[in-house]
Amino acid sequence: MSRYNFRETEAKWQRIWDERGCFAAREDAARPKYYVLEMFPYPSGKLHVGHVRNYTMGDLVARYRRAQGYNVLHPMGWDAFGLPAENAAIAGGIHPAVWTGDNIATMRGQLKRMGFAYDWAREIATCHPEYYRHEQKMFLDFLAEGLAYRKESWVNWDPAENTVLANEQVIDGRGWRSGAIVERRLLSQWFLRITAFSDELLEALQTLDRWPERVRLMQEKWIGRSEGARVRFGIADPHPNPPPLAGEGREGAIEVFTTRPDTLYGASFVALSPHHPLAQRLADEDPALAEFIAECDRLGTSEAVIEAAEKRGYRTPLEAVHPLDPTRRVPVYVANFVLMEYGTGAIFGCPAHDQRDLDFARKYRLPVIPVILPPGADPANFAIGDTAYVEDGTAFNSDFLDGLSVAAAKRAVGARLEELGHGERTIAYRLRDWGVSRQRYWGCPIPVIHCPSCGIVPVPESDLPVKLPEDVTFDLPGNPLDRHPTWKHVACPACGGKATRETDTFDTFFESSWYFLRFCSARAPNAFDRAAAEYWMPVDQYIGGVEHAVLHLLYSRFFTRALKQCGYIDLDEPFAGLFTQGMVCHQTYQNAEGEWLFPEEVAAAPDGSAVDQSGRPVTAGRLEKMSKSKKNVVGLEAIVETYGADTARLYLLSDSPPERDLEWTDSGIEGIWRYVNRLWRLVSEPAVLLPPPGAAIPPTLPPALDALRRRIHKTIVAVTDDLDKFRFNRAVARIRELTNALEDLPAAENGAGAVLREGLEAATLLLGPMMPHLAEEMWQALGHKGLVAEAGWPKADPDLARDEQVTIAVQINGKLRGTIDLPRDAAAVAAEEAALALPQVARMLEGRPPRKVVVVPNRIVNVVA
RNA sequence: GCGGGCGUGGCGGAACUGGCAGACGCACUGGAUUUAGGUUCCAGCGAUGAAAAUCGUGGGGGUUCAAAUCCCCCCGCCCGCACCA
Repeated sequence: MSRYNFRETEAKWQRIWDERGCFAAREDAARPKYYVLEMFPYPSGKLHVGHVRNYTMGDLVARYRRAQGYNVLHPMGWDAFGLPAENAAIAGGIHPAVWTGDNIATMRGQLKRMGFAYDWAREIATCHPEYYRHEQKMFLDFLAEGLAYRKESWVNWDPAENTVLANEQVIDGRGWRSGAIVERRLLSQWFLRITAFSDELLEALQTLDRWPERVRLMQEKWIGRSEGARVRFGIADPHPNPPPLAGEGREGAIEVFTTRPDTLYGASFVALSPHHPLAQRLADEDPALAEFIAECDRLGTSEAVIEAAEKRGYRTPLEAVHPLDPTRRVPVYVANFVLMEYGTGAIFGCPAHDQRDLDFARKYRLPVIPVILPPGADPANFAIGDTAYVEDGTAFNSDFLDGLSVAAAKRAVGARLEELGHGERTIAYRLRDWGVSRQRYWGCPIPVIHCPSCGIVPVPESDLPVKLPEDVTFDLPGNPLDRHPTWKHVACPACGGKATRETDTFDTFFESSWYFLRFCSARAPNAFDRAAAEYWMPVDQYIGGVEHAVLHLLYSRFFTRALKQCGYIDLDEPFAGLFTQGMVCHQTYQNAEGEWLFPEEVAAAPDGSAVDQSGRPVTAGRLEKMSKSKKNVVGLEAIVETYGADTARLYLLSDSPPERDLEWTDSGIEGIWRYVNRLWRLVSEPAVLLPPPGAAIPPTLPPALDALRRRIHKTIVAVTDDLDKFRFNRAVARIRELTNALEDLPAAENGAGAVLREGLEAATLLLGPMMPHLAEEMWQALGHKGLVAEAGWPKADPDLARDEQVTIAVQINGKLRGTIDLPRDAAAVAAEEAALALPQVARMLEGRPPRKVVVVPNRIVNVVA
């Protein structure tokens, strides 16, 4: 019995596709375009099975759309700047460029071995000056447009990576990559003004109807729009020597942000963030306050800490004047729960209608003044206990607001504040500008020069790219660019005097924020050819992990808008369709000492339990995402060597819905390998002689063959629908049903060969996007001269895709009692008659007429006895 | 705490818009072929039951001729955000 020889065939077809240039993309206005993109990898060393799952889905979409006649762009490249390269240099003495280049070579070889249909002529690596020079130009354009700026600010400092992190890169108070507790530092940094697009980025989420709901929700929450008001409380200072107050927005006022201006008459204190400038200034003269602030800093911001931390405050000598009633004064606190980064860094506390304020007020014995009355409550008796009242209601105890609804009171207070000049309605966002400076070597140099007399001077465009120097050392901590003997010393482009280069490099999310545009014309002398980009963009189907739901996907949306503003392209949204695939998981194993074991170190004992190589018992742990630390990794080489690329690809598509996590099992892939061989036998040793390709199918067929033909055409319809909807596992199941039916071919019947050929050809073409090498080999074995890659998608005959005869379930009182076969769309009366004629039905009715009969055409007859 | 998702055989999962629950596969069981293992082929495979039948989609209620699917309550798991004023 012949076995499918993937070793020979996979290499052969890869060579043929390559020689024919099957997957080279060219702009062609006459054809509908389709841009398929998988999130490009960081060249960390080797591909893992998770990468391969991602690219297998992308390749399926690319080949499927190509077969349907779309002009497909499907490129691949390398997100090549990043810390692991630099860490490798520090640890192993290998230059980041060499390390990265080696990894790219390895991973490119692995991708080619998988037979993915990429246009390799468009391959890019972001660490090449031919790539990053363009983002240096973009940065200069952003600078000119005011979309990039420099400011001193408190930043997130990752002590393990010795660099700054963006807010998006801090997870639970730790660096997203290093896991180190993030510290606060005051540094001068470059920022991109993503907040200029807060509203646009939020609004446009609604247009992204081919994005997963949860990604849109995550971005919505991240942008965090809140409508409210800024309110200024005057400062009444009983202190004999008032500290200077210059620079606080308005002279002598504390500005707060609130979403509940309707509760302003319930104010019983004002609280400042420990990092508020006024708090800092007060601390200069008050050692106890300085100590309080230092304590708040020590506590950190991690989830667990916040959960446990109680609300604490420090009462300053200041009093704030109520903006609507100058006779009212409230104390000013510095409080640990007020964030400097949100709103204005100061709040007013209304304990009756905010739980945090209530906790705080109870602790410090501050008044609790209810000002919103729940519907139906008695104003004389209404009091707040341990729970703040945060629902809707009617204003009371509130002067001119009394009797108004919450919404109306908000409007009325806003108007009054604006009249008095004590505040205005406004919108606050959680989103903050994107800090892009990183104190690292292996990134794109920021193209500016610091001149002692001219200040910040952009590098002239003619001097781009600012290339990374290659002769750097990694033996000392800190940024190698900063201590390079000559690189940073330059003449000021403005005055010609001595000046220094910016030694920070860009956050590596900078590169991935526009690479999808570069792919449209990967060798263009400018960033991208506008006509090519406007032909290919937006990306029709983007595929990647959900871990970038906020980071990369939000930055790219911002970048596209910023480039539009700078005149690069007329485009708002880069990714029209997004699919987030699940992870690949694998069983974990631990020995008695709790050490993790590689899967190949675990064997089965005679009794079936898991043991290690010396026979000691091993605990099989839970399924986890494959990771080096848990050792539950599966090497791609071994799989491809044993089963071939196609088998691995089909397994990754078939076992779980693509959005869900997939468990890697050896028995699962063995099952696919058996299936591959069954398919190959089906075409290489057909049960009957096949007519030549293109031969006509007899117009009338025996019933068994007619049914088989109908199944073929129904399969084409169902698989097409499943692929459109990303239900790859179901599509595989349908094709397997078809091949099962073809194996049961009634070979003796007249016309069996013609129907078998039709079925095998359909199965081959349907499998083409999933197992492209095997499909080509099958196509050839079926006598075709051309390629599946160029053959087009099979078309179903709509008449054959519908059954002429349908099986209808017959229920009595909702319970299945039998089935009847009827012509499709038979009259309800006929169905009812046939159902009542069933002996089971007659027996259950015992001669009485049914009370009611429900007939759903082509589906069910329910007899109600 | 807030937001979202999920819960179906031993396992991964099917079930269009409320209409035959368990497709397809993995594992397993029995048999055939084979020197043996593997492969291949045939049969079985939700539970109880000899059978007829009954029960069965996390639990409890409800709507309906009919519920995995819709509604209410509860339980569990996963993901995201989190002192956001």
